[in-house]
Amino acid sequence: MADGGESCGGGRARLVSELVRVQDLVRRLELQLRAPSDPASVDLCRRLVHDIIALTDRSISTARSSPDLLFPAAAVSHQPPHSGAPSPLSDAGSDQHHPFRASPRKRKATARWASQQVRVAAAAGAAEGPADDGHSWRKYGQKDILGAKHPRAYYRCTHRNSQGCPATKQVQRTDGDANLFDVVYHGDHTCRPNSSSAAAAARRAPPHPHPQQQHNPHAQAALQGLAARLTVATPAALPPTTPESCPAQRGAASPWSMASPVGSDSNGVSPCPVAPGYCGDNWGCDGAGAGDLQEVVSAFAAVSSGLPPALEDELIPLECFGFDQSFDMGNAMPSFFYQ
DNA sequence: GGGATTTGACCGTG
DNA sequence: CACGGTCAAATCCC
Repeated sequence: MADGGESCGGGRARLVSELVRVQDLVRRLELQLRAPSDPASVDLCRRLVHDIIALTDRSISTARSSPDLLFPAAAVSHQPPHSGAPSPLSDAGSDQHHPFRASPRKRKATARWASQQVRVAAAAGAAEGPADDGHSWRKYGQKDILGAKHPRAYYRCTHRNSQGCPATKQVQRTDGDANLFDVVYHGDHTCRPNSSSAAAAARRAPPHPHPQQQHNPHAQAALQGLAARLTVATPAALPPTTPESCPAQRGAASPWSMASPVGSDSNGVSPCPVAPGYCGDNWGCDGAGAGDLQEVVSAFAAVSSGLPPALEDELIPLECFGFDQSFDMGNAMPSFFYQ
């Protein structure tokens, strides 16, 4: 990592600064939720915001009071999404505001598909990509991209043939940080959850009793995705978090189920596509709103990636907030990242 | 044997 | 014509 040699003190200062920034962003997010159209989702988001703020408060206090909190090597990717580091995906995102349309066979990106770009961290050493996103993907191609150090991998939903699911995604390791991946989702999942992949996902994340997961799949997926960001961006030596370590959610899926290195079949990364046109409602994907949201998540990812286990534990409780790992992420979370 | 991955070729767009 | 997205045969893996 480029900044791996950062001193402890500098790292801590940065951590604090990042957390403060994240908190500020979250508060802005809260402000954005004040023009709701869906009370249920807004409820959830407010709750999330409240918890995140409390969490960051605690983290900041912890960081300030524990000088030896950070190890130098813990400073991972400090790569804000808009830091100027050119991403080969950036151009793909440039026309992502265009309305979805069924594309001809090729050139989805230029065919103005609705898409969502997400920057996802993977566990260190993960060769293929970031963590599973609960969907089952099948790789159908890989290309060397001009100006990019790493090839871009193309995935489509495993159920494309059986169910005609049009969802696809592109995964590309960022140039700057080998642990960060740019993921672009295209299309929406139309496959049914009772498929083999859903079964696999269920194995990773058993069903939850939490009733609010029924309220608004979009909001829940969004929150889930945020939780994923919080846990994904960790180095390989993840603490073996178990449901027992999460008092509010014993017996539930560990968040690490989404953070595990992807060495398996599931090349998944994070979330999945959102129905086009979802942008522009109370999630505020347009204008500064989307940028803020993405900043929130990216900043959290950057921060959490630099946390020692002690603080990672501080972050884990997002899972304890009651968000279900098993709900369909394929419908909402990317609305946070809709570009 | 079936499903997933790899990889070179093909094709559309700019 | 270059580039990027997809196809499809070959290969791998369980």
